Amino acid sequence: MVKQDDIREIIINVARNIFTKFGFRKTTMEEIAQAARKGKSSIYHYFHSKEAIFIAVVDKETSTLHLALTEAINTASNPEDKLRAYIHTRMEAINNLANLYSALRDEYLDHYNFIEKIRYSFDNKEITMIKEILVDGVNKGDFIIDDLEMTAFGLITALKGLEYPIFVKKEYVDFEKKFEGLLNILFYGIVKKKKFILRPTKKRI
Amino acid sequence: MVKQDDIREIIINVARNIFTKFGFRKTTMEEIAQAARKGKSSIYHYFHSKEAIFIAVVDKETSTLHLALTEAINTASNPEDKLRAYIHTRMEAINNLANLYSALRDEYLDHYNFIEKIRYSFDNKEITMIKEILVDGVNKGDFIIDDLEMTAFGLITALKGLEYPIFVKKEYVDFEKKFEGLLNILFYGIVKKKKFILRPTKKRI
DNA sequence: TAGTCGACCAAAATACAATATTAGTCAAAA
DNA sequence: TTTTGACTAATATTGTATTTTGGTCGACTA
Repeated sequence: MVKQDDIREIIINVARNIFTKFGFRKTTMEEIAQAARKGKSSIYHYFHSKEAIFIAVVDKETSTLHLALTEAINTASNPEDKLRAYIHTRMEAINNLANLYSALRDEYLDHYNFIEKIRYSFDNKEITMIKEILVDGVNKGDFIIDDLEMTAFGLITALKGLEYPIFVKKEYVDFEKKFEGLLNILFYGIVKKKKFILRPTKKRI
Repeated sequence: MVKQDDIREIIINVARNIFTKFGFRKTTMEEIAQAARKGKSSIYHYFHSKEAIFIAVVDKETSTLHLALTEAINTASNPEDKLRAYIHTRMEAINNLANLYSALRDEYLDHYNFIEKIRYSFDNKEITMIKEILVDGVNKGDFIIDDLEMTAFGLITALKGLEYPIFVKKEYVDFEKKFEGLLNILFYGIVKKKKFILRPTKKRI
């Protein structure tokens, strides 16, 4: 059926707007129904709960982001540029999604553990994508990476850390600049290379 | 007077314990007073408010940390090891202070803006210390850093990002390993150096 | 004089009940 | 198949009585 999916789509879209405005808790099914020009009960014909709608909204949003990221990656020609593109696109998107995201942050206190799950699955997708880029870079001989898992984890962590100032302060102005600098560190490090000295390989404990 | 400072010290110590257990809001002056074996009014002879006590506690804690960090830095012989020592000590300390810190986190919602100020001043101290290490490294010719401000900022951000998993999950187990890996990235980057290709030098802004 | 404290107060937190919303169900209608 | 009004149990909100708590003050030491 086309109709069915259309209406689902409508509900998801109107719900998205209301969720971003008021957050999960303060958004009522009545509001969603009215915005979708439906009776409240009708909504339950398409989604079995408010949670389900919220998840659908986030799913759509993340898959859109996923698409944008994939395209950004594919457009770039080498692993280094891919990583640059990924990070830029990601931060751009996060900046736009700030409202919806803050809706998450504000209420993850109220043990909405399904929100935890959402974040978790998103994190996993992200770690997968980054790992792909890194592996690609290693295979092509562009990167040298000891522990892939750890590097990906570290990258995500740093990126997440950078989200915070975006939310709180309006510091996004010169963020482009900062990213550029951070990326250079990531790629080249800060230690001056000396002749005849190879990078030391450490034993792990 | 020695006595006066002694009692201040006692109050700070007992308060620290109670704050770490119950957080700022749930800790009462009565409790602090009892723990210090004083009448509630007496406490006000040494601190003019609950906030003042809390600040004193945090001040002591951070200056202890500052000391530990300084020692760690001084013990290390070269800038690279200094940075390693700094980060290890810092994360170790954060891990121990997790309770007191979470007392901050939990209640920074309730617009205790003085808590914001505490964090802010702590962040500033930290950025200063890190910059010192970096400058030292640059002067000694060990590091090459384009934008010092940005690098320090990026480092702090990444470290802060790493705090989160420490608080939430008990993932500290293999954190040592992860740090080691991240530090290697920081120092050496992930891009494989090619012969005859020098690192591009960027213009300072 | 420096330190201690009981009595006191205003403001804030808490407890509780009355009231109102809201998520979700269901049977009937379109 | 889709829509909806009527209904309900659970949750949220609101208003209010009660208690707790941060902080002050003046008197009392040592």
